[in-house]
Amino acid sequence: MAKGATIHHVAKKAGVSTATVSHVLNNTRYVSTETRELVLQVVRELRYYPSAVARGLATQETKTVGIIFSDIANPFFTALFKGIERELAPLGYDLILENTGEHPEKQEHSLQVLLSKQVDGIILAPTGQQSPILQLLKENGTPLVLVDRSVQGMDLPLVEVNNRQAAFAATSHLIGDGHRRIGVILGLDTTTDRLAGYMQALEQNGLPVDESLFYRGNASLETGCSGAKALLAHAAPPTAIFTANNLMTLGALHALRELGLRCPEDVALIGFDDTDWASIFTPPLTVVQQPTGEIGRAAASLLHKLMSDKGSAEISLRQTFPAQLIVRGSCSPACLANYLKRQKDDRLTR
Amino acid sequence: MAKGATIHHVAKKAGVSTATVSHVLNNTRYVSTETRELVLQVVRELRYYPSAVARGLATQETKTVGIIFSDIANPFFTALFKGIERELAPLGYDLILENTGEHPEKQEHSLQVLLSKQVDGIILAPTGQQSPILQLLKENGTPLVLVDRSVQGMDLPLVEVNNRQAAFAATSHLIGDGHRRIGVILGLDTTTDRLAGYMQALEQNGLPVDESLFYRGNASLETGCSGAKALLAHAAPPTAIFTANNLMTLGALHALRELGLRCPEDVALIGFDDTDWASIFTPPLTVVQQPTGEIGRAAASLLHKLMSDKGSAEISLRQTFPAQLIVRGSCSPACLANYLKRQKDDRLTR
DNA sequence: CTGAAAGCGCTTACAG
DNA sequence: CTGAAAGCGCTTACAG
Repeated sequence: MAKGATIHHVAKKAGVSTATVSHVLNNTRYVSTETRELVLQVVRELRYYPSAVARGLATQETKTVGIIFSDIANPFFTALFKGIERELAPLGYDLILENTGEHPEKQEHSLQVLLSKQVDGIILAPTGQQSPILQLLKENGTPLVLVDRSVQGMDLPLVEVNNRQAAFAATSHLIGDGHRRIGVILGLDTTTDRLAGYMQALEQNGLPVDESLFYRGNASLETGCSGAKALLAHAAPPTAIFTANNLMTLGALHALRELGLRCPEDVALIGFDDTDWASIFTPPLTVVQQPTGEIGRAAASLLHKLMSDKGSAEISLRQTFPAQLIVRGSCSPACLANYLKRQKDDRLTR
Repeated sequence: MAKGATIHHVAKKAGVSTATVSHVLNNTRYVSTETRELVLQVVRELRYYPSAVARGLATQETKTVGIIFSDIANPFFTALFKGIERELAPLGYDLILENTGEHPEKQEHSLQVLLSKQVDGIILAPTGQQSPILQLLKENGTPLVLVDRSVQGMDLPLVEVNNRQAAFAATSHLIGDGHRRIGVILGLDTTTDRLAGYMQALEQNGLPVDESLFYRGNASLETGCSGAKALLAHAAPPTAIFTANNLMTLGALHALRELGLRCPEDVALIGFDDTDWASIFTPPLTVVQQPTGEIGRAAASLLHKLMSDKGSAEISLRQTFPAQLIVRGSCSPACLANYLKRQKDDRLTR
């Protein structure tokens, strides 16, 4: 660093003041055509690129927004990132991405980094609960919007899918296919509403809630795998499983493969989130799909309003998008027929 | 911005100079235990977090490295990111990620952003050729390492997989299975060596090179899809296809599905890069696998050496990692048997 | 053991 | 139409 030309170098070489250089570069006050051209010429000759850090210190604006995700390898988050980028890049914002790996302490560190780097705003997919820095950020009015997940006990702007409706749709679909014992594999966050939707579907259909059919872990392939194994080792195993995120769906698929079980013949599967490969998988995966790109754009757009300090009165601080059920092949009624047959066989052999 | 406490506030409240505050925070000169504790106490009370931008301006070091990828949705790059992060995070570096979408102009913009943000170093997976800012970065000695791809006409530190060997292994495997007409779907970058490996395998086995079996596009699902379709519409279609990156493999798979073709019965497929779902796909995908995490770590480690300004003599500026062939089910010799049978059928019906 | 002050590279009222 | 100078929030020789 420090090797490049500074504004002083160009001012000196052009025979003008640094104020003038600054003004032509930022188009911030009138400068005669000739001096303007001259300055621009020198800028080119010297290959001068203004220091964003000096500018940031002077203006107290960095034109960058920080993004904190729990898992950058999750396609859901990369799609979210693209949505955010699509909205903010044209507005001249740079994005700095922090990856927490679902560790609350790492998230706390990331928030601190963004705070000290003086980002203009933050988009956070939180993991864990309230925290000192989050509290500080809120108090000092740093524009911040939550995405995908909420933080218990903190009222912050939030944009997310309608988790309850999505889980309700998925579970209802399974019930419609005749399933009565439905396993759920859940992550840490986002859990409450998804579980509520699941239960609502059961209740609405007069089915009992059996908590031994719940498996909780974190949103990962490993959890999906061990969760499916655990559920299928149940004395009265579920005939269908609802996996509450795409990584867990993949994990459950790995488990089925290991166990030598077929889907949907032996067990039906319905996933949360779509992926590029879901439609050509064997079987094609039935999923409940989030409008991920839209969610990202909405979060970015909301953040932008907050950063622009528009009268907060008209801004809706909580946005919910509907999910869509995409029926493919992973949970045909076949599995139930199979299950009933199995039960009959069991009875006969006894 | 500007709402938080500054170093002056804590200095004043603690009754010391800003120098002292700075020194206790950075552990950079001796401070008596009592003043130290007092300062720390005030820091906590005021919830003071130093401004990284002011610090950056003063020290000419930002403790952040910039990363430029062409496609953040590509699992290869997210794995690379994780490798980099794993190496650099413990060293106290923050990462800022730029996404170019394979657009050279966007890359140029990203480089400029990183330059003006005064990052301490850059890791770049380049798309496109030489550029003014890249040239400037090189001249002014900004630590920069290329990853995955090289830049024509510029000698820059680079860590990548052994593309030629990888493509050679993939193609040889196909030839070993009896294939004689092998299609290749190629991206824009990385192409030369992969094609060279492909050709080397053909030549070494005395097979002719047929350029009508090459399909070029960019590294995307769409290219893989249209490429497979085009190749299979060939008058004398290939019996096997080598897709030069994971997104293109997925695209080719989509094409097969659309065309109602089976793999490997109708056409064999071998891909570049492994994915989480490849092993449980139907058929399980045979691929040539890069040690992606290692590549990321190596690039990060090399960059760190460059940033630490260690005697450049001992640093090896070009590192190559071997790829590994993982044989699964997508290119069994079955396809050739099938192909021969088809030819026979054709002959009979004529 | 600690402080006063210059300096990092910009922006921006204040003057003229 | 343009310049001199203060200030953004830190760090760090220089003194004592």
